[in-house]
This record gives sequence, structure tokens and C-alpha cells, in this order.
Amino acid sequence: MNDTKSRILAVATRRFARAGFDGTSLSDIAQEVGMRKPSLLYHFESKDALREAVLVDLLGHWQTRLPAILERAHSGGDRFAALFDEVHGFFAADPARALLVLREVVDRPQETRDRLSEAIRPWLSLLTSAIEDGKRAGSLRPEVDPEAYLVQSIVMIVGSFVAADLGAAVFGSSDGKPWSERQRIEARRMAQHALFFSRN
Amino acid sequence: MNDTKSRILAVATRRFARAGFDGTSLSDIAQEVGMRKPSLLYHFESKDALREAVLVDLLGHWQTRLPAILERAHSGGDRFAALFDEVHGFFAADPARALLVLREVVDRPQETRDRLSEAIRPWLSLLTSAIEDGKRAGSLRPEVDPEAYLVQSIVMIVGSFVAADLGAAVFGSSDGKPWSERQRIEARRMAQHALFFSRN
DNA sequence: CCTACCGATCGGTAGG
DNA sequence: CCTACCGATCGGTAGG
Repeated sequence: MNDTKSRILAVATRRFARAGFDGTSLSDIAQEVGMRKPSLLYHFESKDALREAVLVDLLGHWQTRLPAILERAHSGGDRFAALFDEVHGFFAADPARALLVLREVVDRPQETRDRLSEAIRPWLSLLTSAIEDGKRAGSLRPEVDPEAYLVQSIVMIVGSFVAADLGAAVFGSSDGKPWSERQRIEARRMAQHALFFSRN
Repeated sequence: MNDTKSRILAVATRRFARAGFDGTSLSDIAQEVGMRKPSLLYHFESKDALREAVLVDLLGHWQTRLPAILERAHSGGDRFAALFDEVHGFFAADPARALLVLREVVDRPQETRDRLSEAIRPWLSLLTSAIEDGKRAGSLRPEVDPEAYLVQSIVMIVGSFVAADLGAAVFGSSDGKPWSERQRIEARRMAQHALFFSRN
């Protein structure tokens, strides 16, 4: 992938995330990259091809980084908190990507779900197995629905970004910790108590 | 509000939810209502005025029904589960409205947050107070961050609708309960264990 | 509530 | 990588 193409992809990813696919014109993207629309269409033969390339790039990026994320979580002392924070940090490092995927899920449900499921199924399967093992070993709550649990955990993590400013708007600015921090900590706490027997 | 106006509002709400504001043309809406675009613009002077009216109608609808929802939750035996299910049912009864608000939060963050917070602040304040009381009385976990907790609970409830088909795509069709049901039950369980001391 | 029409903008093409 | 241009569609208006 040459430099120009990846510069276009970076700009398109950010703008699709912020303004949506329909809300972003090829001229907008071209201008920010520093060229005219027809030149952009030399690199990507249509707007749909550009969207496709953006998604392939995004999911590829995730596929590359996910193994390291899950790996690192194994080394920490509190494995659950470490894993949760790693996944959270994964989205936090690049909120535009998370927002873009949320948009795609809403705008093109069928296609997005199919391709998204393909990308994350192996990782989720790995985690559901771990939860099933924990249930059998008696170290995790027996009522946990592992698959629904994982989906809701991800929903809360992604929701942390979308809802952070909402919390600020509803309850006013937070004294001490920023809202995004409070959302992350509370989400982690909720996920934790739902999985483990409480110590208190 | 005359009949034609409310028919337009109903159609616009559904289409804005499904295809987004930019993805829905005034001609689309007019055709479904059974008139031409200029006739629609006689009832609403611009597309933005129509969006505004849709949101006012939606939030008004919520303001009307929320008191009854919270009221009913008080009569049940298990008050927490009853309240959770009432709020869930509130969104489930009309997923288009929930989806539309999610879209607005993503597409026009600033404006939506301001007006949304105004609509739900009193209800959330009421619930945060109840949680604070429970913490003081020692019946609820002291670590709960009431405001962040409520935001995440709502995120999970709304997420149940967006993510239900996603769960199906990732893990295959569910044997027994449908995915939306499993998401609701798991979300409720997660919220419950995060708030109360566990009984097991 | 309609027909007819406007300017603006869009994705995309021709041709160099 | 550009200029010039195309047909289609959009929100909105004139006028009845």
C-alpha cells in the first residue's frame, strides 16, 4: 500500500466516523488530503470501494493488535481487570474507529454484522470457553450467559465513549475524575460483579 | 395537532430511524404519506423543522410515559427487576425511537445531549438519590458510582436492541430463548449484581 | 394539495 | 494528478 492511498484511508476513516458515510463527500476527503476529487477516484474507483477499503483496513488493524492485547492481559496480577482495561484501551486509543463501526452497525446492519462477526468470533469463542471452564470449576457464577455477557461487556466499553459526554451533559461536569474514567471504572466493576462471587 | 401532521411525523420518525436524517429524502416521506414533497413542506417549513418536530414529539412521548413506568415498578415484588424490565419494555415497545435517539447522539452530539439531558435529568436524579439512600442504609454496595452506573445500565438496555442481531451473527442462532431475550436477562443480571450484595 | 422549476451538490467520467 | 463536464438527486420556491 503506497503512501497516498494510506493517507486517503486515514482521512476517510476519520471523516466517515465523524460525519457518516452519507455526510462526507469525496471532495471533502480529497481536499483534506490535498488533491481534487477525480484524483482521489484514481486511487479508489468509487466511493463504495473507498468505504470497503476503510473497513478492510480497520478490521485488519484490529486483527493485528488483538492477539497482543489478550496476551498482555495474561501477565497481569488481576487478570480480569487487566483484560478489561486492555480492551478498553484498545478502543480508547482510537475512538474514531470504534465510532465508525458503531455507525456501520446502525447504517448497514446485515453486512456489518456478518463481517464483524467473522473478525471477532475466534476471540469471543476463546473467552466464552474460559468462562465455561470457570463455571465448571466453581470459581464463576453459574448463572452467567457467557455469550450475552461478553456482548454486553463490549457494549458498555464502546458505550463509555459515546456516553461519556452524555453523562457530563446530564449530571454536569465531574469533580475529580473525568466522566470517561468514571464510566470505564463503573463498567469494569459491573462486569466484574456479574462474573465473580463477591468478596464483600 | 391535526391528523396529517401526525401522520407525517410518524413516517418521518420511522424513516429517520432506519435510514438516518441524511439518508431520508423529503420525497421519500411524502410518498409514503401519500402526497408530494411541496405539500409536505406546507406542513413543515423545512427539513430541519421536520427533524425538530420529530424530536419534540419523541421526547414529549417519553415525558408522558416515564412517570407511569416508574410508578408501576414500585408495585412489583422485586422492585429492581420490575424497574429494569419496565425501562427495557419502554424502549422495546418502540425500538425505532431508541434507534433514532442513538443516531442523533452520534450525528449531532452537542445539541442532542443538551436536550436529552433536560428530558431525563429529573428521572435520573430521582434514581441516583435512591441509590445514595441505599448505600447509606448499607443495603447497596458502597463502591457504586450512582450516576455512571445508571448511564451504563441505559447503555446496556439500548445496546440490547442494537446488539441482539449481532449476537446472533457472531454465535449463531440461539437454541431456546431468542437473543434479544438473553441480552435483556444478562444485562439485568449484570446491573443487579453490581448494585446489590450477592445472595450466593 | 398540485405542477413546474430553481440552484446546489453529489458521485462519477472524458480526456489529457 | 488536473480541468471540464455529465446526469441524478436533493431541499426548497413560485404560483395556482
